[in-house]
Amino acid sequence: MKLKNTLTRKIEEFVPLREKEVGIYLCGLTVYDRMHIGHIRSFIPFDILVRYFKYKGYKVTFVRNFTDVDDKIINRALQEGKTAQEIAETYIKLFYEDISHFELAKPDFEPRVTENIQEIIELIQKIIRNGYAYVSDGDVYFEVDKFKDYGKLSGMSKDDMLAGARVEVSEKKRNPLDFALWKQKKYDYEPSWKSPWGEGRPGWHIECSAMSMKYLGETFDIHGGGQDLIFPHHENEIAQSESATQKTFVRYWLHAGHLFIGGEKMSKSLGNIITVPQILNMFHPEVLKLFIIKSHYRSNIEISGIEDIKKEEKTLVNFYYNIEFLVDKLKINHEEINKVEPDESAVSNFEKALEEDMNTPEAISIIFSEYDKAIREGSKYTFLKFLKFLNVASDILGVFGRIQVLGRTSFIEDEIRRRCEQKGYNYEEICSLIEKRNELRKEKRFQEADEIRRKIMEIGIYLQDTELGSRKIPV
RNA sequence: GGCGACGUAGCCAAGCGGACUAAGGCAGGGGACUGCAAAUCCCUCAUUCCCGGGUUCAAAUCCCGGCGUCGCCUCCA
Repeated sequence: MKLKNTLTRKIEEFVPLREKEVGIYLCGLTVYDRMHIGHIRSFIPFDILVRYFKYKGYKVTFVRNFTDVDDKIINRALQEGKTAQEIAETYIKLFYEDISHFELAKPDFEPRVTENIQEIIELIQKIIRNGYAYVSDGDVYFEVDKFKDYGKLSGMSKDDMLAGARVEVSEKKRNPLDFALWKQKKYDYEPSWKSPWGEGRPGWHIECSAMSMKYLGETFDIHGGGQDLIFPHHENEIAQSESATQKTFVRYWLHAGHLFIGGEKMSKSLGNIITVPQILNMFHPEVLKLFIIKSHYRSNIEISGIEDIKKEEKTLVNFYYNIEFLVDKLKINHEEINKVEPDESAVSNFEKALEEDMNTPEAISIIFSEYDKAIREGSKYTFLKFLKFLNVASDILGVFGRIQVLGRTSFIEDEIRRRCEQKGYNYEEICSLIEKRNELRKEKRFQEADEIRRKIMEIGIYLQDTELGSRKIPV
């Protein structure tokens, strides 16, 4: 497996610390608001990475945190007249609800800041003891000038950072670039804990150092997140962790590109977000997944309009429709699929694509080439081999696997039902209407039959008459 | 100002010096099938990879110089 390491700026062969084992830490969310599809975008590549390692027989330890203590949570709580804890709980709950639709690999650990205060305090003490941090009026700051490698991840020198001149200046700090490890409590409404430096709470960044090392060790394999976390978040994590342990913190840093909308980065501060419930109202979650996966994980994805995403729905509909048609036509069942082996070259090409720094667009094109071959040839054996391959590929990518005969729910069926529901029809009602149309067609009363098709079309279902009868296509 | 990314068909998007007369998806065109039909099948759809130089037997791929988009340097996935 080759991966682009942000630290070295190179695509490197991944060699795990311990053979056939891999530790992965993914920066989760600060829970002060509902998640949007940009978050999903950055989670998906890591989901595929985890699945792929498992598929390859690795023992994977996957950690994804919740940052549940933070200024933004406190501010939100203040606005809504609630406690910070209530805000965090609310959004953690909504997070689980939102993310469940996307069927991402479940982390082995989901630590929260509030449950790791002791670990954080101990880590800060260690950093102070090693001479990299200082106490200043109840706050603790990391002293950037003491850590000679500061800037190695983002590729910036301290002078460069200062040139930006947008750092928070404070007389409590020795250098404007110094950042807080611990913040003294100032107001009653702030959540706080006792510490050797007085009542207070952890600064941003330190929690990820403490929690990742707790579950994965002082040095671990992979740490990931969105590109925007490179600086300052991940840069600071490195500084803190390495000055505490004097060891390499993370061996491979992976960063996912962002989602753009109308030429601007999707972000809460710009207010141009599409939330998960909004997108689910329009599309099946798999549509968004495909939209995301068809671009490389490091590239930014521009959404110029909702039609961009709609195109992927069309792709999925065509794909699934044709497969299900052949499944029915060839009368294929689950047992038969399990009797064949997947096409060897298809699997090896597919793996090769993913091993090249997770080239999912390439992997998808391989699925389509195989699909073309299988559909076109129409022989049962070739098609069975394709389905078996699809079973493997879709387990890793998390798309193209919603086929009943593979033991999953059917995408087409889901979409038909969803369209009925949205327009206030019940599924059975539509089915009997289709029956009626078939009768009319037998009697060659085509005008009336076409009228029914037109009516059903208004729900977003097109009726395609085939040798196997009328089939429903979501449009 | 500093650091970095990118510029491939109408749109999205692979390509990591030689099987590129450039994958794959969506859209488009022609034909077949069909009572009709946006599904399916067959054919077609970039002589060319932002521009200009250079290196090489060989470049979309490497180097230099332009031009153009964008991100990070402040909270952010």
